[in-house]
Amino acid sequence: MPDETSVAPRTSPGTRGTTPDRQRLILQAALDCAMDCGVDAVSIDAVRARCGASVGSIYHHFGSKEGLVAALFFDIFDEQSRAIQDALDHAQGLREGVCALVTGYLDWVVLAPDRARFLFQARSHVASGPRRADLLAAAQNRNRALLRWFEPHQACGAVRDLPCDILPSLVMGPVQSYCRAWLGSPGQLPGPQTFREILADTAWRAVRN
Amino acid sequence: MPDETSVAPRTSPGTRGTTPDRQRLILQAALDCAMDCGVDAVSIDAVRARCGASVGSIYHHFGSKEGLVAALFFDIFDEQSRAIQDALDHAQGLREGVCALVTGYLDWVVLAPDRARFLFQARSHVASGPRRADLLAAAQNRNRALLRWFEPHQACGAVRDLPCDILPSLVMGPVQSYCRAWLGSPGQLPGPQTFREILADTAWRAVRN
Amino acid sequence: MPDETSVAPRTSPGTRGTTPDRQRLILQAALDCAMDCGVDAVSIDAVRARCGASVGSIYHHFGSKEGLVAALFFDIFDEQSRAIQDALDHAQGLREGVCALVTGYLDWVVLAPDRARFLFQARSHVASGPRRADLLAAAQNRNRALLRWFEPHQACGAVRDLPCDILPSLVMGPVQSYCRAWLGSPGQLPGPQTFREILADTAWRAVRN
Amino acid sequence: MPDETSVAPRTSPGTRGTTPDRQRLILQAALDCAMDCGVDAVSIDAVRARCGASVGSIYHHFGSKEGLVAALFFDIFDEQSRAIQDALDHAQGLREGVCALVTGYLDWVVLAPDRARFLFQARSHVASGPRRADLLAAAQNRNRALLRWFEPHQACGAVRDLPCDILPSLVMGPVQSYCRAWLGSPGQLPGPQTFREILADTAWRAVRN
DNA sequence: AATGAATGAGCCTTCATTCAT
DNA sequence: GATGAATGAAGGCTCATTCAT
Repeated sequence: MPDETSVAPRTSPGTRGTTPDRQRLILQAALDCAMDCGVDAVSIDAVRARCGASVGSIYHHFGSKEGLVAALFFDIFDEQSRAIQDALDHAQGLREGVCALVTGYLDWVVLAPDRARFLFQARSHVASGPRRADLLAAAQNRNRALLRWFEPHQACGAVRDLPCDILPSLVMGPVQSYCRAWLGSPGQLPGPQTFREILADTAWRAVRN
Repeated sequence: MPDETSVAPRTSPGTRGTTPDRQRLILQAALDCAMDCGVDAVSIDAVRARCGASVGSIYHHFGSKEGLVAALFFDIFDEQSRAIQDALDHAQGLREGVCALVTGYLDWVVLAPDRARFLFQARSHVASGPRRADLLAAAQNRNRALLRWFEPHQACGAVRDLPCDILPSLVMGPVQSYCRAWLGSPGQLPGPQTFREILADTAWRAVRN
Repeated sequence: MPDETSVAPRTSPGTRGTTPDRQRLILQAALDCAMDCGVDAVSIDAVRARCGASVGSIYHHFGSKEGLVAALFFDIFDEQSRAIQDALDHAQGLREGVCALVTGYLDWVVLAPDRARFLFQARSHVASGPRRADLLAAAQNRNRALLRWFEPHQACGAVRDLPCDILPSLVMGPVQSYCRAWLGSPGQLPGPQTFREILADTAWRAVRN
Repeated sequence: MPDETSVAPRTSPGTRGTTPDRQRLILQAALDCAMDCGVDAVSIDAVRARCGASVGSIYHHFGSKEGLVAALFFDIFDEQSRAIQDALDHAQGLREGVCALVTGYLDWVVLAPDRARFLFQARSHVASGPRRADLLAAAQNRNRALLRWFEPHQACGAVRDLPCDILPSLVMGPVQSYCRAWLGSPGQLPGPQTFREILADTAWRAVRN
């Protein structure tokens, strides 16, 4: 049923000097679908209805539905990774760095709750698809960056010497757990910022010596 | 479904040692489906094929596919809650109790990884369905039990006086995070028992004064 | 899903000196179903849910779904026939008799619009079922009564000598047509009583000489 | 369905003499199904089997089974309206016009009994579906045309000054009643042409002054 | 690059009916 | 008379995907 709910003009004219390209339009439409009713609501047809692209166009750009979801996932995943890395880069000293990992994550979730929710929801879909390897690699990259940052501090005995498999969960577990709960039951819990200090402090307690 | 407004099957199946009845047979078949390829593989037809029940029989007992998934979810959720509560009940003293929360959870996950995986996978499905309220209530019940246990220790200053919304994430976040990762990429990570002490100790660090 | 919406007590106690029997309860429930969403909504399960009877009980009394619908249909059809016959019996003279046919029908429809609507809706179902012969017989009976009443008046030349196949449509066509329209779009048309005289007069015009 | 809010298929199928397109093929197949065993026999699968279209194709063009039935209904309803209007347009004078309304209807029914039967059967389905408003509008349109035609004759006192709500039933009630009966019990009643004059005359009697 | 009609497997659900208790 | 678990055919609908234009 083409076009029935088409809302956006084919090429949002005049929003900037350049028209946003089809790919971004499609990705945004896919995210909007997921926002409404979960990842399972991201169907080719729903995306098409939202952004006015044709079925063929979506396939031209993303190859498959799985490809579309994965593209959106990695897009957001990378954005999140950059946000955390930025926070870490601007932190000075050990404790501040640990806190930056937590608050960098937390701030990004608060800034882009919809994208954060999608990341939680879509992960298992990507993990069980053909880009599973990419996901493992991306996750490992992020973990490695975290571990690399910790390394010197562990070496000098400033933080516990923890196995690298468990360290990420110890540092990020609480903030992820709370953010997931917050995103999952809107209006039921205070925003993560409320517990910014507590969460950061808890990460520090987890690793300090 | 004998009583559509009741939360649990009318005749708590399998509580006694008798021949497993249809309801339990169906629930087990549903779990088996989910074990193979994730919750999305729980289709009425797949369940039917596995346990020999008819389509109509499944609907008679569970009302809908959603109802079946939810029934299985709450069945397992309650089992998990009992496992944690059991561990907590047998613990003596403050620190041991904190550790019991973590290890009770961890041990149950290791004991029933399939059921644990289902809990992670199915939660969002239940949360976005008609039994969302039941889920929120069940989660709150569990949290309240945890908070009630902490209360006297907070009162006497033995543990930090933390807001009740964040406490569960601080205590359980790391172990949940790791278990989720372990269940999600089989063979990639060491079993949770490997980090039993670290995880328990981290929970203790999170709350101690 | 037994009983979920059971509203009526098993045996409406104390409504009269005697409890209405199961059969009537079931028939009423079937009519209620049809009222809500049309004859197609009369399913064994919907009836069961409404009146608290068991599936088996319904089958015990009516043999099949078709049997239930037919039983209700003939019940109402006979009631309607009696209403018209009563009106005719109390009329005196030719013109008054013709009017009584119309107004007897009309008054009954206004008195029992739900039952009238069911008659319109269910007729084709009964007509294509195993009781088709009964329906033809009942309809013919009613027509024969009408024709028998007209006979002497036709013989003496007071009314047109019309073929018996067409006479019923000439007399009852307009009032049936309007009642059908009125029942079909509630609130859109004035009640049939508004046109009592016009409709009666038109029937008279149709047959008078 | 190319445009879900449009009432008619976007490309008025079959208006030209070209190869019948899919939409018309599907509509014809649906009508064929209904001819065999009534509207309830119009199942997606039966239609598919008849015309060789795929399930998806039917949904692409009509959105739902309800949409298919409604599309066919309005197609036929419009055809019938045109037939009556044509007869009316070719009539000269008052009495001839009144007769044309009746015989125009009657002739069309005799010409296309299957389509006429479908109209009777499907009306309540359309009336209780999402296109109820369209049906009311279409019916009102037809009535308005009839009333507009009568207006000058009423104004000059040549016909009774009847309320517009009842006029259509007075004029068309008998012929509709008989045609319905004839279509409903094939072989039991003489064809409507047998009563062409009687029915036309009766309509005239109903409205003349 | 884009379009949209066509495909058909697969899913959820409803339903009349049977039968052992 | 009554009960309700069980059956399985049948139906409506969604969806990812292909392909000719």
